[in-house]
Amino acid sequence: MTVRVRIAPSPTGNLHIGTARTAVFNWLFARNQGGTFVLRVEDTDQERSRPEYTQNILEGLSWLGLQWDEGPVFQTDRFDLYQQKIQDLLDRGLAYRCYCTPDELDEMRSQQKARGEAPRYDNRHRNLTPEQRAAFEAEGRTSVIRFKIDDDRTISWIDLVRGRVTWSGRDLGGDMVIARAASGQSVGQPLYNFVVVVDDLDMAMTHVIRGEDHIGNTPKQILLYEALGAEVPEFGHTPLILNESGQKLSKRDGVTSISDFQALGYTPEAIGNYMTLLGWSPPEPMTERFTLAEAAEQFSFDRVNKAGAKFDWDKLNWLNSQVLHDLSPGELVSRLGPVWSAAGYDFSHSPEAWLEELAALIGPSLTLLKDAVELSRFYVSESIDYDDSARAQLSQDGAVGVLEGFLAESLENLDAVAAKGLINQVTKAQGVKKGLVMRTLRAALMGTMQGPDVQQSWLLLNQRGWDRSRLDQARSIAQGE
RNA sequence: GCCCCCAUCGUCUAGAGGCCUAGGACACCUCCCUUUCACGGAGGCGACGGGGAUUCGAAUUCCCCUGGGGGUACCA
Repeated sequence: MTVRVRIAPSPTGNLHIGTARTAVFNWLFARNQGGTFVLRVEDTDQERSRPEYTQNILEGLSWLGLQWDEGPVFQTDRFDLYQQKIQDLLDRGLAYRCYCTPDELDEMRSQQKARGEAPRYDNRHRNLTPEQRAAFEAEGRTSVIRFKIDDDRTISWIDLVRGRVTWSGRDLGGDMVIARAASGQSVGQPLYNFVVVVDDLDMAMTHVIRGEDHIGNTPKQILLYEALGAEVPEFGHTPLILNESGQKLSKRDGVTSISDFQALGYTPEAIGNYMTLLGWSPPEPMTERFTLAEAAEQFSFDRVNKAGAKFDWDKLNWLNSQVLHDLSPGELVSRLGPVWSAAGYDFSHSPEAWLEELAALIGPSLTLLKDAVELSRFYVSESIDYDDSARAQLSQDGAVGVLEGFLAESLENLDAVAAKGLINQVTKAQGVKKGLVMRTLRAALMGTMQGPDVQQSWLLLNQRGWDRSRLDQARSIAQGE
């Protein structure tokens, strides 16, 4: 049987890292098995669902490289099917109308709590007579549809990551609501646990891979599969991504959506790699750094961890830096383009070869793409500002002489050898220590005492013809003008 | 409260009875490279929650405790 899995995000927010990680596991499994990965948008909550979130989710999955093979399928397009299935359950006596008001349910639950019992629906409307129903309707009450759950049932399945999991029917909270309230004989909006089953069935899902927070939904859904006369798919509940204090990562934890990570300068390669590592470990000869395609070749649920994993920025940052360091200069230039533009840097007239030299120079210093903003600022325009550390250096004894030594030379078409030669020449002619020359050169050319390699920077600036004016500018400062 | 799940360095993890004086990665520390900062290289620090049981032998199996997490909706 061909594997069919899905990612079923709800468009009530931007693509969350937890959802993305679930997508990763489904995608990896599908690719490993030569299966089909389906995207279904769970937008039955019309109050909270928004089209812009759907857009964000689709873009995020694409950005991560999690291409789906079918979909997106929208649940709001499928209400007829749900409606029909609910009617079927009603007709067969497996579901019924419950006329309880929210207030009555609240009252019931608080009494149960007061008695130290687990809050649950007491199935009070399970066996209403036609007269009782008519009376409630005459009162103008609306009704939800409840699916009968047998307290004495034991539900059990072999979880792909946890092994056998067993649940007792009585711990499921009583007969479950599968459709929201509606008046008369109409059926209200169908609810999550029901539509998931109808869809997974209709879309022929063979495996349901989702976060551990769904584990309690599984027994209810298994009962629904049985009621709908269907074979139950396999289930796998993956560990959760935890925040610093060990709780499920939520929107309140700050940066949690894929678009946030993208905006911060993370690469899809690093995010994909990291999400996979949070809960799965590659088999032996494989290292911790891999592409999703490489992980897919080796993926199996045996190696999915059971315990939740805390999100660690340090590790993500390291992975991102590794991805960036491995990019070719040309590739780095194309990724840096948008970052430079956003910073207002105009490199449109810069030759590609020069840009690649720049990328090669700053590449090893990058952790995030946006780090390039600070590191590139020395090469954007002819003149620069000089900070206190540079000014202090330029006021050192001998600095003026060093600068004049360089300015006396032609500085035409410098290459690495020529630059080195000039440094040695000036050092000797001025009778100063080489350290003074190097530091003064850095101060003059970069305007600060910390940053990219000064000799290579010099060559880059020389190609633009900007080195002389900076040396000149520095000399003015050194002379106290 | 009740139900379910989980438990190895600070963090992510390897480990499926002897290969474990517990391995790797990140972080941290030291040194090297480098007349800046990074990168890179070499070292170092650092963990099996507790108690029973099984066994010649347990991080690995079983039980209890403790701890943590998830769930408990007319959200998904």
